[in-house]
Amino acid sequence: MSDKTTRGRIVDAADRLFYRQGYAHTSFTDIAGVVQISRGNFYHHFKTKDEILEAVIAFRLAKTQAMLERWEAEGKNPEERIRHFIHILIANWDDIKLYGCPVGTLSTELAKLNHASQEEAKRVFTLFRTWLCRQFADLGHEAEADELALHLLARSQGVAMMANAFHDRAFVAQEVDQMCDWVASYAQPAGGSAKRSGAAKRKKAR
Amino acid sequence: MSDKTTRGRIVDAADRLFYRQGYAHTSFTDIAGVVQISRGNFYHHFKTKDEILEAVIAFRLAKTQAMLERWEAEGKNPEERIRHFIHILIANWDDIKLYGCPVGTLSTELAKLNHASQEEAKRVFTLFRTWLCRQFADLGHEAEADELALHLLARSQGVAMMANAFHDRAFVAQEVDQMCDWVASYAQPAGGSAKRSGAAKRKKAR
DNA sequence: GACAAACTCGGACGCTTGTCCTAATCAGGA
DNA sequence: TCCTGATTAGGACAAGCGTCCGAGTTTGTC
Repeated sequence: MSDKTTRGRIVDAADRLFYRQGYAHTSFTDIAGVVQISRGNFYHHFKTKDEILEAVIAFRLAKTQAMLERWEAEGKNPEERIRHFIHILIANWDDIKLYGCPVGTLSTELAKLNHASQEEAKRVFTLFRTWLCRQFADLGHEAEADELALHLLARSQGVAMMANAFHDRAFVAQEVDQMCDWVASYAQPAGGSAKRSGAAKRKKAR
Repeated sequence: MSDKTTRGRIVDAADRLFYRQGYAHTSFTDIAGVVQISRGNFYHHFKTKDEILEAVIAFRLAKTQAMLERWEAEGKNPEERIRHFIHILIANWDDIKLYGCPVGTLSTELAKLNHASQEEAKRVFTLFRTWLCRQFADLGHEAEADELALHLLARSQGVAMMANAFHDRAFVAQEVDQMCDWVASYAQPAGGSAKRSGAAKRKKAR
């Protein structure tokens, strides 16, 4: 929940509805119904539907940022922090099964609408990417940190997609385990030279 | 292209538009504009918009089926066939960058709309899944063939998602290479017993 | 050339959409 | 108590939507 003001409640409801029904398919009437205000009242808080979307994206960015900072504080080491990320797939299983990943689905929808805010929406991805990147760097893999971050982001997105399509919880659990093992293989002292060939590394990366 | 009849041209245009703009955001007027027919003419070929969607999904199922059969015929062995699958990411790079994966994006959109045809749309995924499953079985990994198929499907979906979000062609190429190597590791005689423990196998699967 | 069927057109329909206006209500300070 | 600005309700508005109709045109068959 963002806050108790009317504006906050609108953003809150829009956030949920955009996630569950998609942006294009969510109307002012839908949001008004949830917030329990008249449709005309919107104009006082937001001039256009696009403005609501902007507010929702800003809200999500803030929420995500806060979550990442929480993980940063709670996790004892980078590996544990990354595991926090991977486990969203299980923590949010119920929603993901029904509506997919909120970040990915909004991003693709806005790309198709060629919407002005699409770049802003993708910044949520970037938030995760740079955070993961720093974790991998802290693990001592600075050179390839961004590559690893993107790899993990892609895998979790793919798993979320399959979860939404096939509703197979066992598969998600298994993939989560695999990803955690994969991270662990980068967390160990790794008993090798700091610099390995890209090809050799890539092999390990799987 | 499905065929030269008006109905065929409607399905063809709708297929492309649904992919590029999304189903909800594509109107009869949009399709009519592309096909160059009057809006009223639709009613003779399709009673409702949902019927067009059904036809588009049937069209995609047929196209996919045909493509899989082509791969089956062209590929000399299962490994090469699976590589065909992986390389869609490169072959369709231009479209994926802009609109994402056609299978995944339609599937998630219909899930959010809670549309009657959502299960039918997901059958395209199932087509790939069972085809990949058979390839892995042919490689001698029957017991875990479906698990491997789903894993590869997830990874390619994730990469498509990242391609759409970040437009990073080098990343896609690298992930494609990784996936091909991963498949190769299952194609080799594997110099071991036919039956390995699930845990050990899973380790290798990454 | 006549006839029926298939096809196409232009527009009407009822509805929902995002947007916007006006008037009523509320809250708080002077 | 009065005044002011913030907030709200209710509805008007044009545009776009999916749907559907009636009247033409084309096509193929005999």
